[in-house]
Amino acid sequence: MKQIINDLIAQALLELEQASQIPSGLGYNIQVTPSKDPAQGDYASNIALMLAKPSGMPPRDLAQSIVDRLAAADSIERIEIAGPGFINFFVASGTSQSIVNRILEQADSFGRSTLGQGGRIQVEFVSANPTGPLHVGHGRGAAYGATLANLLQCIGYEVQREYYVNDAGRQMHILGTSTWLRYLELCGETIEFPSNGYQGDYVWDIAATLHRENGERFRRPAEQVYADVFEDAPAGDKEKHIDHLIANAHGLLGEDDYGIVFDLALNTLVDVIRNDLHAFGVDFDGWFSERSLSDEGLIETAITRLQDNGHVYEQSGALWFRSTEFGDEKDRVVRRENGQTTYFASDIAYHMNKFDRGFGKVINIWGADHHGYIARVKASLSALGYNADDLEIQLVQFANLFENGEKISMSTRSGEFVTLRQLREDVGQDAARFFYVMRKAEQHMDFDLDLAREQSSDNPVYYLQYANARICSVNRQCAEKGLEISNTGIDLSRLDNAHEQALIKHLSLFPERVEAAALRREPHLVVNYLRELANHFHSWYNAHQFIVDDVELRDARITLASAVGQVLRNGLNLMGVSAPEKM
RNA sequence: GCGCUCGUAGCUCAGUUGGAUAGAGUGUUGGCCUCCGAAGCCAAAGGUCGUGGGUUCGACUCCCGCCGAGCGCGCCA
Repeated sequence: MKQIINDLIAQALLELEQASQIPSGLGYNIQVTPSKDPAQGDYASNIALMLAKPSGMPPRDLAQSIVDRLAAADSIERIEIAGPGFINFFVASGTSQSIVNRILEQADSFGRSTLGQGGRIQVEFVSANPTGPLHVGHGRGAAYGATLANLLQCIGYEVQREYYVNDAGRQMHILGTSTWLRYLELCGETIEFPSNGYQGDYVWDIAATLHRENGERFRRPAEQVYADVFEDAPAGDKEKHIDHLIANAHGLLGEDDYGIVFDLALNTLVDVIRNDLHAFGVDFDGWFSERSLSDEGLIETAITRLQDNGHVYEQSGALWFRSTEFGDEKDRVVRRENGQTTYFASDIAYHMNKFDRGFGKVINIWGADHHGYIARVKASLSALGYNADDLEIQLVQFANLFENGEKISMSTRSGEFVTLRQLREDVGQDAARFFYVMRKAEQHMDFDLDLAREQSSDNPVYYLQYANARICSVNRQCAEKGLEISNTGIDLSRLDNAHEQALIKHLSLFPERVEAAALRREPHLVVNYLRELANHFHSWYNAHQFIVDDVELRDARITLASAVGQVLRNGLNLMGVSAPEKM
């Protein structure tokens, strides 16, 4: 419909140009938008306002000239000029109703499109360090990423969902050593647990597994463990303290045994994370190991490529990437003075690898605290000869958690956090998924845990599910009464009251809203759409009876209700939210 | 200090990329079940869109200054 109006206007403008009533070559962009107020028709265009100045005509006069040239169309009943010069289009009743049949024919695939043309696109999200279970702070990225991936798939992209596992680096060694220290405690050694170690209970669990499977094989006397170790905070330095403990763990266990402890901790936590995400309805196609980058020499390859392109220099013993040349605020070290490559070097290799895998577009979903990192990663891609615009970073702001009216801070290190699993058990899967995506990702969000728990029956998600349940209930009652709703020959023109017209119009907007949500990377647009749809439905439901004696009217109304249910389910499905038939 | 993301109703947030009278939910106040599910509907009240300028037919939207919030500025990951 929008396209039809668009074409009509384009044709009219062309004629005006040819008749020299407006100058040619204005380079306009015709906008046709659905109207909010039924008094302003079904669709409106502001074209006359936009062209008023360049064509030197008063907007209303120009609008009249355009309207005079508009070709007649069966689907358009009436055209009006209103306000400062808007052109309002009233769609003929009967034409819009056909959308109802289309929805029922296409069923689950209504809303899908081929816009993406099978282009390969990667969405990398969550990617939390495997140093502990996921907490509620990770939930937003998980829900956002999963929904965005669904949306992109829905409009025709081939999507790969990836989790980057940070299984290298100091944080993981702190975890491995923390596990070993807990294990020593289980063996009966007296350990003063480091203030900078991972203190969560899950570390005990891993230590217990280590003990069960290996007995006292890794036991070493506490004196040796603490030999020559710098004093812990507050009197000493907690960073030096833990680094020395890690070094001693290496020395006392030897590389092979240390590796066993380390890998057990790593693998256990990756499993925990994978299971938690799966239970949250979030599944990945790939789990990419950071360690594999160095194992396969990709980091060296990346650095060499940067060197060959002349973007690397040496200074005070370290190797630097000249990222300032590509807009970064300062140059960055890729290889330290001690010969070790940096985390950033791994990231360069990782992103090089992403594009070498053939993705046309790569989307990274990062927590807002990583924003300072964007410039350097993009710089590295440019330096390697890729188009940095093919990498898109979507930042997700943190959700501030409130409990008992107080903000709670979360720290994986201290073991103080609410896990994603706990949240799901508290408020339910549907409410949790819905809550996370109902707000724009860049918006700072306050998450009131008490409210989520106690008022879960007030959660907006139930508003949508309730609409669907009502529709299912009506269908059940028809079946009980032995009323058959025929599938063919239904006279949809009986759907002529204001509620029905508004509802039908709204149904027709679903595909374009899904498209907009995917292209703008804003899943919350789908939430808003569904809320509006449910609102239209509930209003209609309250104002009119569906199961009436007039068979034609009954058939028409129940058919419309079925279409609404279908769209609700399609939308909820994109967000990983269920649509129960009863609740 | 510099940078990123923000600031809209008492509270939590939308606002279709510059359009018509700034909208929902929640909370407050009224009304609606002898009728398909009241987890619903209808109505009222609630606003200097942080603030001061600028751009134009038109600004919550774009530009600049200021105020305020969160986050980031390592040879950590």
